[in-house]
Formats: sequence, structure tokens, C-alpha cells
Amino acid sequence: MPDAIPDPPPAGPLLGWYDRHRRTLPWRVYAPPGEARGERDPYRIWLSEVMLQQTTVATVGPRYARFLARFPDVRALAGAPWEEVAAEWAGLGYYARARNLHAAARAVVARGGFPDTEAGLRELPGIGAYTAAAVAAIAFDRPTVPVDGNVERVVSRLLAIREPLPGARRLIAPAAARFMEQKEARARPGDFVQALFDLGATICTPRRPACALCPWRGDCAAQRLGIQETLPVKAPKAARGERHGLHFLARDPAGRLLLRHRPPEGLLGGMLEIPGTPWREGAPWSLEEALPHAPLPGAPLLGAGWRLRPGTARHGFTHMDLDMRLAEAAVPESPAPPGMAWMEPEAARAALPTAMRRLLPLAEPPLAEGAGGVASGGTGARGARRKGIQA
DNA sequence: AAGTCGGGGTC
DNA sequence: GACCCAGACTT
Repeated sequence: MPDAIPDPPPAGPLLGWYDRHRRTLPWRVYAPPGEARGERDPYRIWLSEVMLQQTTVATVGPRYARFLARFPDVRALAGAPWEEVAAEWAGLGYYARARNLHAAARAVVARGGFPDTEAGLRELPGIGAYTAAAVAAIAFDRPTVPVDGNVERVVSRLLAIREPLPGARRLIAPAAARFMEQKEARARPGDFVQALFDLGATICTPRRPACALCPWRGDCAAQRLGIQETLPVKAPKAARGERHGLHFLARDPAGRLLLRHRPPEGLLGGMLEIPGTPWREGAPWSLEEALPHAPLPGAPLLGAGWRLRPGTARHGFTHMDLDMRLAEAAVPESPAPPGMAWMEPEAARAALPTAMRRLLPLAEPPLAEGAGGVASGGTGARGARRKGIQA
């Protein structure tokens, strides 16, 4: 038997605090003690959990409503073509989530409904240990504790765990699971886990936690030691490298843009892009050097052919910083090559991931904002200093 | 266990 | 700038 897992604090005070101070959120379901358990739609809870993976509540809010309006139930999502799902997810990042969401919706429809156990949910693509536990607890009141960033922080402070993450999960996970040994937690599993999330989001925050307001202020080892702001300890991250790309914006006489589908896996997998060079380390691409990567190699180019635009667009990914230049050309009306499509500027901007949207203000006339129209007032020095653009 | 995979808000 | 966010998946 390894070291005993410490007793977690009592669930009752946290649930009482939650009953008074819980956040009102679009996907939230709530079962106050003594009242009938309300209708809980596992589709909505599942969708919220996937959208919230590494994504803030503020970002998800409007996108969640928009997604539900377009795909109101799992059958609607399963029946939609991938292109519509991708366009709806554009800008949210981590596009594997959208691919897995779509595949999981089809699996759910094929099997006749959502699995209602943690193990069953875990089998669906895009549902890992956390999301399986979260949906099982919130949608089905299964007595399990999902461990997300909030729970890691709360538990590491309660128990004053000084071991750095992610290794510390070895200690945090079994300690969190012990909450469900308590009768008060088992009576309201969905509320209890959402109470843990709310505590982490509003009281036990990463910086300057509001310990004076915490329902567990007398039960927290880190607070007794005065080290709550130093926990959890995290392992240092690797430095980000820089890469360079040059992209080619072709416009036909009707003003449409030529876009390319990226491969289904990997970075921005399954999403649209402005065709261009690979993204390499080292030096930026010159136009001549990049020309072999231009689309429509055999097409006549109107005017002076590909023209390199001034300025660059920058975009930070998790593991690298991308520095992009833009060349553009007017081309005659022509069929799109395989794997590419002509799109109206408005639809193109909506469907492109953010990294690609950052190139649009470099175009002339710029395709920066809103309905694919021309940005007002030109993009002179002022416009060029917008976020993500350098002269 | 370490890398890959987005993007935005915050201090 | 660095950090964080209701993480999953691959190797």
C-alpha cells in the first residue's frame, strides 16, 4: 500500500457556497437539493465540455449559442457535411476537437444515443479522461470527479502538493476522486463538480486567490503555510521557435479568392488556408524562391503577375511563432485546381482559421474586417500597426 | 513523459 | 512578454 491519500475537506460547505454563488452559464444545469432533477441534454453538456477544452468561458459563450443554433441536436450535427462544421468552428482553435466532435456525433447516432457511463463516453473520439468524467457527472450524475486545471489547482492547494505538474497528477487525481466517498457529494455529483470548477474560477484563482471568501478556508494546507499563490508548481515549458511562410492570394475578376484545403490531420488540419509555401525555420522566403509553391502555375497572370505586399503578418501558435508574407495576383476566371476552391471574400474570411485571417489586411485593397469589404481609410502606417502586422 | 495542437484574455 | 484556460492524442 502506497502512502495514504489524504482526506479531502467536507463537500457540504462547498455545495452550500455553490447554491449561493454559482455562475450562471449558458450550458449550466443545476439540481438544487430537494428539487427534481431537471432535464439534462447530454448533447449540450458534451458540446460545452469540448468547446471549453483549453478555452475560456468568455470565448465559448457566444460561439456555443451560435453552434447550437446551427446544429441544435446530435442528429443535426451528425448529418452535416464536414465543411459546415469546420466553418462553424473556425477561429476557435484546436481543430481536432471539431473533427472528433463530428465523428463522435455520427457514432452516437449510429449507436442510438449517448452512452451514460464514464467508460462508455471515454470510447468516443475526442473524449478523454476529463471530458468523460465531466459529462458522466453533469449529464448523468455519475459519482466521478473530472480533473481539469481548476481541480488541479484547488486540490494541489488544499493538500499543499509541491510536486510540479504534470507529474503531480499522480497525487491529485486519487485525492480528487475521494470527494465522491462523501454522502453530500454523491447526492449531487453534477453540482459538486461544477462547484469545484466555480471555486477554481472565482475564488481559488491562479493569481491572488480570494482565500477570505473560500468555503474551505479553514481546510487548506497551502493557506495555513502561506504558499497558496505558489501552487500549483508547473514544469518549465520549451521555448517557441520561429517559422516563415509566404502565401499567395489569387483573385479572379469577380473578386473571389482561391483557397486550399489543408490535409485532414496535423496543424490546422481539415481547415482552409491561403495557398503558400511550407513554414520553415531560418530565413523568410523571397518571392522568387517561393514561386514554385504558388497555385495556378500555368494560368496567365494579369497585370504584373505575383506582387509581394509590404509588411508581414505574425501569429503565435502553442509551439512556434509564424511570420508570414503575402503575394497577390489578379487572374482570369478559371476552374479551381484539385483541393482548392474559389470563395467569396466574406465566406472565406468566416471559414479561415485565425492564422490565415491575419494575412487578409495585407491585401490591396485590404480584406481586413467584417463583410469582406474594403477597410475604410486605408491601411497606411496606422492600419499596419494593428495587432499581428508589422511594417 | 514529452510533443503536437489555437487562440484570446489577462496582468 | 508570460501565463492561463472545464484537454486529447500520438509517439
